[in-house]
Amino acid sequence: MNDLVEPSSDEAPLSRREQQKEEKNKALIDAALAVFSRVGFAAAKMDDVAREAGVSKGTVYLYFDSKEQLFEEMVKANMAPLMTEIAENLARPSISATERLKAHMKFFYTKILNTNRRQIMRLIMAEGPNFPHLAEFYHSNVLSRGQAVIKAIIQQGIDSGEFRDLQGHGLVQNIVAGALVAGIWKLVFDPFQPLDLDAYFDTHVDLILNGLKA
Amino acid sequence: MNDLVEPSSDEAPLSRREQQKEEKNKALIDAALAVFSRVGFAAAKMDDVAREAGVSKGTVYLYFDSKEQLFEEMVKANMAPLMTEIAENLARPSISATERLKAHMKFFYTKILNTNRRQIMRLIMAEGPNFPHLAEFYHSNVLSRGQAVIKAIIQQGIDSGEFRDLQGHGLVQNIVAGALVAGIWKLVFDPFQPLDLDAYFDTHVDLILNGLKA
DNA sequence: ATAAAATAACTGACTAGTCAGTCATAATTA
DNA sequence: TAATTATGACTGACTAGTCAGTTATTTTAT
Repeated sequence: MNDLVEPSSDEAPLSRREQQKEEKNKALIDAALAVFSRVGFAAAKMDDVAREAGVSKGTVYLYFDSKEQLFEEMVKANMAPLMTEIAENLARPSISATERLKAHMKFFYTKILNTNRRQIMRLIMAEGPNFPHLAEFYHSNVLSRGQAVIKAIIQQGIDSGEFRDLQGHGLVQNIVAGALVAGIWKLVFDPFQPLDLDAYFDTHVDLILNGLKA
Repeated sequence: MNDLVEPSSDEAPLSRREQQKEEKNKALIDAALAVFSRVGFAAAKMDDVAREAGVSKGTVYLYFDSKEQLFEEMVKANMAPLMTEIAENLARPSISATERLKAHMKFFYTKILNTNRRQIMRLIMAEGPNFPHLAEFYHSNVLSRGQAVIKAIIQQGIDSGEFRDLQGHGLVQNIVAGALVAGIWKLVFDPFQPLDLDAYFDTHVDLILNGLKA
């Protein structure tokens, strides 16, 4: 369940076989992201994942037990690197809360919305109810941590007098909401009404900081 | 494409047959919403839709040409009643922009988020990329209209001096974002971290109105 | 070194099952 | 009775997952 940390890869010499294995694992994860993003979980074909990874179908099953497992591992693999970065944002040198919030939101935009990780965000929304495991994983490993950072920043802002103390239920979700919507918009409605992420980001920050201002 | 208006149902006498037909049509649409919401488009079985509507599988095909068509009609049927209401919100007696914005947001929460229409919202996000038709339909019939209302309200607020004039790109999306996120949260993460929609609404309104305040 | 033996990784044809859509037959309504 | 509407068994295309056999790599023996 919580196998996010590699089993301490203490300088294994990494034989040719092991190296190839790791490469293939990565290729499969990447292919899975591409295929699942394209058509969703149910419509995705293992054959397509295999082909896209340059491997036969049987091989996929040497690396993953089932389609479900592949899906879950794909999400986890793509989220893991993010989580350490979030942790770093929590323990931050003391700049103003305003600047910290800006920086954290920038992080969100550049590390998720502007990468194909936003596809994962969408997949979680789409498939979450059918994968309670995964929704819970995502909630406790990504959302909870992100919330903790923002809560800490807000508290700092209240203490320093930068922000007013609105103890609202779901304040954090409201603060981040604009970013989520931008990600979804890009994926679904951009062809009909394009969204400029940079300009959108500015609006988002402006609106939220003003909303929080003391 | 734009068959949103019934072919002017000007007091048809409505024979027994026609009546039953209409009932079955509605039953099928309702069943479709339930089944598609539960498992998504690809995994939904026409057999299940039929059973849930109290009808045999063959009958479904007397009413709809294909699974795709059923899906699209289901979305349209559920959205149509909303659209007239949105139109009414556009031409509103002149209360303050602040109150109007509050009212419109309340409308959003009570007419979408708190009903199973939020399932449709989620389905659009999940399946939109695979149904460009539908995404476009939704965009031009629901989103565009909703945007128009909010834009009008903001303009009124700027004119009256209630709101500052932040001409941000994507301002409307940012304003509504909190509501969308609430809907998704309820559907995906509520089991792990429940959200009280009423309290959340207050936070949302508070944050946004403050963000807009002159 | 080199070859032979052992092992690990890979392949793709195959199975068992699923499901959208059809159609011959039955029931209902006019 | 004739016309319309409904049924559900059936078909055929499709796919997750398997496994007997093949190929590549590593180890051991000479």
